[in-house]
Amino acid sequence: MNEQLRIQSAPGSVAEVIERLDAVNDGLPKRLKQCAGFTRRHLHLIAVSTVSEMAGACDVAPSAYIRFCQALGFSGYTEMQSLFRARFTDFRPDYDKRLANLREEGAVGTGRLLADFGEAGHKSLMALANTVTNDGLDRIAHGMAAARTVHLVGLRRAFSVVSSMAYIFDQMGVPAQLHYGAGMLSSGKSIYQSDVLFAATYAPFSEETVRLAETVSQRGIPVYCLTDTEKCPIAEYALELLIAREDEVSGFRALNASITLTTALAVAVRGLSEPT
Amino acid sequence: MNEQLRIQSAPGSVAEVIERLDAVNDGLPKRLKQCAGFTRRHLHLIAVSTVSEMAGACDVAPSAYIRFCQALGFSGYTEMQSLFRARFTDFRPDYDKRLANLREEGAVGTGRLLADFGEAGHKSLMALANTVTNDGLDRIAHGMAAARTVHLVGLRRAFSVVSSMAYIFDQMGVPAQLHYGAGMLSSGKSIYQSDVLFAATYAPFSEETVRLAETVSQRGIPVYCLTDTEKCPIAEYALELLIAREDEVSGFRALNASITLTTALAVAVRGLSEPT
DNA sequence: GACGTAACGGAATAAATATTCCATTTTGTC
DNA sequence: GACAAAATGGAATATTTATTCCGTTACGTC
Repeated sequence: MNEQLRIQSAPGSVAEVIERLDAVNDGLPKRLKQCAGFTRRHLHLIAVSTVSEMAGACDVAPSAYIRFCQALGFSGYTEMQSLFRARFTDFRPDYDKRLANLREEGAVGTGRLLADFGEAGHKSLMALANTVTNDGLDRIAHGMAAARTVHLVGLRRAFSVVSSMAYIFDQMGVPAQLHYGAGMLSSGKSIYQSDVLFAATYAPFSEETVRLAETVSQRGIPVYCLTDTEKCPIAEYALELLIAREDEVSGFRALNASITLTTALAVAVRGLSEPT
Repeated sequence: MNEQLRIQSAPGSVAEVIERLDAVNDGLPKRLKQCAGFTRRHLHLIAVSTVSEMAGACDVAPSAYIRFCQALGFSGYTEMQSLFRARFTDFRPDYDKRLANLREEGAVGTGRLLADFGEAGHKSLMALANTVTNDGLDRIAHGMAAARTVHLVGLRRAFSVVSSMAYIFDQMGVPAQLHYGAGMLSSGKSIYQSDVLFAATYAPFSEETVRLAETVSQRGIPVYCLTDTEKCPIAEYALELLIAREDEVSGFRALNASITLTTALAVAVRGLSEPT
């Protein structure tokens, strides 16, 4: 069976790796299935780990892990790893040059850009699974479900994230309020003791959002925070911190990880708040 | 001077590395300064690169790069690299626990939900690459770049999508206007002949969005549409149709494909619109 | 329960990578 | 411009890491 698994061409992208994992999984022997299981959930580790480390994590001999790589169509671990490293290694020119390059690449086509963002999306989602602790997410979901009203705040880039949460909450009958506008933000007077605040902000952090979180937390109201780095100033006020790091394409980021995280969270709240 | 640079203890975190880079930089010889310059801007590459690669990128001999690591207080490149790899590897101790949780918790649990949405995200992104034609996307990008103002409309679920576009356009100086509120929508009087309209709506389609698209297109203004099925009523008015189908988890959808598509589109427009 | 086939793990080998060493060049000082 | 001190690059070496090979074990079939 080993030889039948051998596929001519190696996957050329993360998406293809995932596809091939699915395609091949059923016919895989026990140990290789172990590899597939762990690897699938920890794809991002490949770039920074040795075979022995990956094999160890899968509880499998190094040689077995190499057979696994080959079953996926790679020549060995090195080839597979270089695919995952390529994304990082793709040396990026500095900020000032970035937009100029973008224009040149524009000649290559908008489709290229879409492919890049798609790839970045896969990467962001992979990292997400490993940076977020289930317990923390669960505690937030419970806190929100118990609250009288969930207040949502996020400006600039974070606004689409909280507005999508607001929509889901609204749809589901979870009491929630989306805050916009500088005026409303500063006071936070409409936020009561039995409420909670969910604040989203990414570096460079929005001052208004930070200030609101500070004010509210000083009144003893639980604050949950979604951001992209531990350095977020809300971290010290927040009861729970969620970190969603987005992969970038020539300096720009889509919001895959954040949107996925908040959607899952909103749906979880809905599951808790109505013990029907 | 070499020996004076040697500092007893190695940096223990990325932040410390940056601090030490700053502290030490002035007294550094030419080649090591080159290393410091590049490395500071590309810290993330260390985790996935070999010494020769980093040295090459700094235009320096590998041995010089190692001296650079030592000047920072590390014993060599290996020690420095392991610090940057730890970032990815840190959460590893509990990987088997987490995996077990994911499997056993089964139907319930917030973590399970996140895993499911992550999975759905991967699938949505893969499907996106197959359904969107590059030419269509390219034509839209050109149309938007040529327009006086890009008008964005989307309600309910689609609102976060267009609002994220609005943010990117704003950041980049592409003239764009985001429409909200039923009142404004119905008339579309602020939309002029040299403008374009980008309308997003998912089944069941928002009446206001559809009506606005109809009105505007009858005045001969180009309408581009983002939706999730060919059955969208705007399809017959639209100059171009983009379809982003989102995978669902127990009836709910995150917006991975849509956000990725519109982010790529917005960045593409930016690349075209200012040939400075 | 014996046979043939596939899978496995560990030891041996091959390849890549980091590190040290040293001859040569550069830099700064008088 | 000569001297000393420091820095540099490349070659030699040491170490780590990937890969192959093969004897042994498990598996399915008759």
